[in-house]
Amino acid sequence: MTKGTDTRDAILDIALAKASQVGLGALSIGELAKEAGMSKSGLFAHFESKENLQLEVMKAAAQRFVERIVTPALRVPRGEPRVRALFEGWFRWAKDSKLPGGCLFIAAATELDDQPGPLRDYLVGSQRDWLAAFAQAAKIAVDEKHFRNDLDTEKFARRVYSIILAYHHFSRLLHMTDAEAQARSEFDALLAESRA
Amino acid sequence: MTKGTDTRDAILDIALAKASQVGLGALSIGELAKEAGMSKSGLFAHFESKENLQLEVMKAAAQRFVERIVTPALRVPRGEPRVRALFEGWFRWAKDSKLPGGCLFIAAATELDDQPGPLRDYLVGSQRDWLAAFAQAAKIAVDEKHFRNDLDTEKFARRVYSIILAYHHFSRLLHMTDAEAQARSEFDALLAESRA
DNA sequence: GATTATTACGAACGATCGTACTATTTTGCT
DNA sequence: AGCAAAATAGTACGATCGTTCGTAATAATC
Repeated sequence: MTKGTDTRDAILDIALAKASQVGLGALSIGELAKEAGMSKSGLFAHFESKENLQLEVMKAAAQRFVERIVTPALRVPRGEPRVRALFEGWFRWAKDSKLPGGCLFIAAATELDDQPGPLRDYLVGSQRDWLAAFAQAAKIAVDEKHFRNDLDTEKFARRVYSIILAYHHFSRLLHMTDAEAQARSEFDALLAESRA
Repeated sequence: MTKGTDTRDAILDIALAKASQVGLGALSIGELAKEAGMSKSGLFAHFESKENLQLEVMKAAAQRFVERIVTPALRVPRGEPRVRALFEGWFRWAKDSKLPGGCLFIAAATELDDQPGPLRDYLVGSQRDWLAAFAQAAKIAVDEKHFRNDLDTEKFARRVYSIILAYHHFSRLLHMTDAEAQARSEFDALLAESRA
């Protein structure tokens, strides 16, 4: 009972790292088995299909995201501090995380945006949830009089997302060393113009 | 002499469309051959390897981008009008283009950012060139007194890129219908704060 | 410690992958 | 029309793909 989920989690760890680098579609069961030090069929038995494996990888990523970013931020005071904590966590996620290939969701976004199916559906759902959660945090900041009363909180969330996307692009692809400072200054500017 | 390049171009057309949807790595020679209505070996003979085929696909995309966006914009008056034309062209490229899967470069960015090699090298080079070209157009707008004297033109180019990235994400993945209007208003705001 | 689930392995499947050859067809040129 | 060259097809290769199945090993339960 316990051994099963242990190795399953270990497999997902490896798969998560791999998927962040080469993409969900390029995951190979044989290769994963080799890296996990087990047989192909033994690994396969934990997931009924490759598509399901990919789905579980995404679910594992989402779970970690919530554990490491969302939940801790809920212990931070409501309003701007929490918004800041969410951004910092998000940024850290895209920067270090344990994923050598950066944010899996960003990678999966361009990979899946034209491929209908449960994978895409799950990604879209989790993205919508996350955007809504961030917008909600901004809305709380409005209620707390930290942010302007007429702030469009959903637009705010999208703009923060756009900062993260740009950071990811310029940092990971172009290796721009000032990408992080750039992103932070963009976020600070956005905060400044959002304040009451 | 002429037949060869014709079919080669036709192959690249198909490959370009496919790659924009499923990614460069998921291109398959056999499947391409089927879609092109020719034999696998016949298609393969036009490229010495799969990696070279992928490279040629990216080169073809870059060539089209220059033909359809950069060159036409050079016939537009220097300064802000040209910057605007570049943005409009870029936006149109990411929106319609003939690529059913959206901008190939954005898709390739997340796919290749962790995979060293000639493919990544070419992508990085072309991205740097394009960013520099856009920044240069902004610099001209400064010289023409359209834009503020102290405008950081490279930062300007990065911010425009970030608008495009966000549009691509929200439009293609989340199917947000107001993504286009959002992007345009962001760009207008950026223009407004850049003016002299 | 014996019994029973659970988990992992090994082998094999049909399919497809990229690539290498040789042969055949088609093209461009004189 | 005939000839050389270029382009395409055909076949086969080793490898790897995802998946299935029967069996061996290991873990949990009594």
